[in-house]
Amino acid sequence: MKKPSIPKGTRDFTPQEVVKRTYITDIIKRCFMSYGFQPIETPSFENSETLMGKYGDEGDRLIFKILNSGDFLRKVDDTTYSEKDATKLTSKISEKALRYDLTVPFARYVVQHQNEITFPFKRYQIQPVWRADRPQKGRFREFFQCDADVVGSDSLWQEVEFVQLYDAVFSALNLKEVVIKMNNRKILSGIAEVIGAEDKLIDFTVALDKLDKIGEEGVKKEMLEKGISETAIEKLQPVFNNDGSASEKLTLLKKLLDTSETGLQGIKELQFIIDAIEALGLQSANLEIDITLARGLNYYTGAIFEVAAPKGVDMGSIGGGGRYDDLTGIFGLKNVSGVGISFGLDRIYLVLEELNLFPATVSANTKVLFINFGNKESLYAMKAISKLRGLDITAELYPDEAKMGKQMGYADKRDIPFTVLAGDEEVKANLYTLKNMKSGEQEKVTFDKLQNLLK
RNA sequence: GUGGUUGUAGCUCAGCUGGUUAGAGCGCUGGUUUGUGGUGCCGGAAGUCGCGGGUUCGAAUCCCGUCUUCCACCCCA
Repeated sequence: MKKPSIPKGTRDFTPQEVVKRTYITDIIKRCFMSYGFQPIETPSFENSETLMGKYGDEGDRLIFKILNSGDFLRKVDDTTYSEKDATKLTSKISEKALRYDLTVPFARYVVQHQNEITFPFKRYQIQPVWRADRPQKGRFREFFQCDADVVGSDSLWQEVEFVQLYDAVFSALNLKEVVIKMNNRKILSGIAEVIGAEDKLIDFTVALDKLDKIGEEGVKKEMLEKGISETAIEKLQPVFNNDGSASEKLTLLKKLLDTSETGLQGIKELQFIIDAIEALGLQSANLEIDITLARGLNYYTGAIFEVAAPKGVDMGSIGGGGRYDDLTGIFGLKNVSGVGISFGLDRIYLVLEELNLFPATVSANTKVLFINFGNKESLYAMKAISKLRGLDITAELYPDEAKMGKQMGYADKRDIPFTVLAGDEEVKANLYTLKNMKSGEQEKVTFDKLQNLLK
């Protein structure tokens, strides 16, 4: 018999893992709700046309397609079939696809429910998404995103709130010194404009984004390869030396972008957010301007966020987000601005694990195990167990009349802190012998005393 | 999608240049004065060596393919 297995990039979660994951999502949910976000859920798969073309070519490749039901090949005409063109064939044999992120389905949701929604609409959503990527550290083919977005407001106060929200969540998780990096798409457009590379915006930003990875020379080389002129790259020089304070960076940018209206607008937006956060303060996160931050999907138009784990932890970004002026436009609803952020649950988990930041109390364990001495004694035990459960004390009876050693061993292995021994003697006296598994001490007590000791 | 890496009992791994019934630790299980676990002692079960081909008298060990793992690129949470 072949051992069963799961597809690559997917995982089973043990009880301990689920408990820890719940700890994270509970905190995120609590923060989301306290900021006024409301939960929605969307289907795990969508019509292909909803997803395809929304994430770029790379994205299309990474979307899991679902085969049509029935005798789907019969409907393919012979020409398409013999051409062996995957893209063409796919559209004929697959009409549904697994959710790739939560933002596009949300945009679809907003358009579809526009008449029931009161704008601005703040929603959060915590669900799995799927990508046909090649797995590696912190990268899975099935993973969870925790998104909070607001649509229908252009106000920069939303951006300010999202910075606060990031800070609130990571502070509550006791994950200190995360770095919230912020940039603005308009600044990037502005830079491309003033150096005369507007038509190469995407190549330009993708290359710039790699600065901390491949260095200044690497970036310049890549830009040259992508056809960005040498004179243009020369004009970029100030950008490469951009490690001052926020205000220094902004001053530098203002000089560089003084001929670009778009660029200046971006600076103004960034300035607003920085000023507001400076006045309001953050608990434990650091907010930084990162001009090289370009990641993010093609639809971002304003602010771009990315959260990096504290220094010394080797992990990709643990959160990201931004402003998109016209996301719902692709589904026919114009002029609705949206801005949102996402938390990468699986990566946050890995970071907390690495830094040992899960509280010891994170466990949903049984408090007390009653030893099984036989049916008569078990009935006596069950009566007490029911009463304890009514008092919110998790209690259980060992189901079989096994040897004591085995029953104690079971409590031990499951880290159950107390056992109750109630045999013939106790039943007669209407008492319970409570044993503390850690100290080994035990005493014979009444039910009242028992419940008090277990509280 | 490109390049590399990994795969041996439930888990972590050993197994030299191919040579008889493939090992260890932990775990599991049974026993160790049958109302007591976490430490000791004794015994036991458990692997068609990821899968499929090939080379060879003979392969866990060499070759090819495939899947999986991890890593880099790409991209991203």
